[in-house]
Amino acid sequence: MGVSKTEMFTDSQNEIAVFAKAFGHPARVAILQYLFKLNACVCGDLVNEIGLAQPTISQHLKELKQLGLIKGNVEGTSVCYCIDTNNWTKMKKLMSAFLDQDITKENCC
Amino acid sequence: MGVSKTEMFTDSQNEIAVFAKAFGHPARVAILQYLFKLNACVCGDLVNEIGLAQPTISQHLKELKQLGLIKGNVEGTSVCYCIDTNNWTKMKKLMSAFLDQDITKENCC
DNA sequence: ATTATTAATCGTAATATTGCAATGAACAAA
DNA sequence: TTTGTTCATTGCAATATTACGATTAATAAT
Repeated sequence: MGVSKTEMFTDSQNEIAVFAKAFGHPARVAILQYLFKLNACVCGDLVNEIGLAQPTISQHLKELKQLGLIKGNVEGTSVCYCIDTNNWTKMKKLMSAFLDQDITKENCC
Repeated sequence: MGVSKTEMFTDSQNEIAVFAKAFGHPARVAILQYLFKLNACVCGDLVNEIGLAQPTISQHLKELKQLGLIKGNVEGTSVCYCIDTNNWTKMKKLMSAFLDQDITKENCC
């Protein structure tokens, strides 16, 4: 019905899915890569950089912020965003544990 | 409009998003973890293991198969699935490059 | 105070995703 | 051949996501 049945999965599985979903749109990937590239707050030029309409970018930023992956501070008339390094590290550990599962033998298929 | 504007992003960004989307549902996370845990083909018991209806599981498997993350072989009356280790490794490199971007200084926010 | 600038929010349309009942296809067992 | 088993596909309903125009909120500049 369009609703994920989260109650039948572990917290860890749901958490992985939530973070993965955040990366499941190229605009959010691009935003995060840009924030990393600048290695500083980005104030204002995200709309020009990414190429989607301002409300759309704002919506993507909101999602990333709600997940804790980025932080935003009001700076006069503009808002500055940057990576939340602590939370990024936590997220990375979770995702790495999932991605790095060992493949210890040849599979049969 | 519900459509991602993929044409305005790089191939790499789109590819990351596509893989991430695959992990963006706890059922697919659970399926993959189970395949890793077994470390072999799983033939048949996925529906019991995950707890969703058979057509739903089948659909999730199809998505993972289309992405190349798992392989499936018909084995008599049942179908056996396992991780496609080569493609998993490729995917992991792509995702790791994204997740491991360096945070070289304190951010300002 | 008025105007300009910037970003968030609201409202809405279009499309995608999730889930499952019903059905179909393939094969094994009898 | 008939029956049972297993998985894929179809069709559909419910919900989520994506995108953006219009508007609002907040502040800066004049």
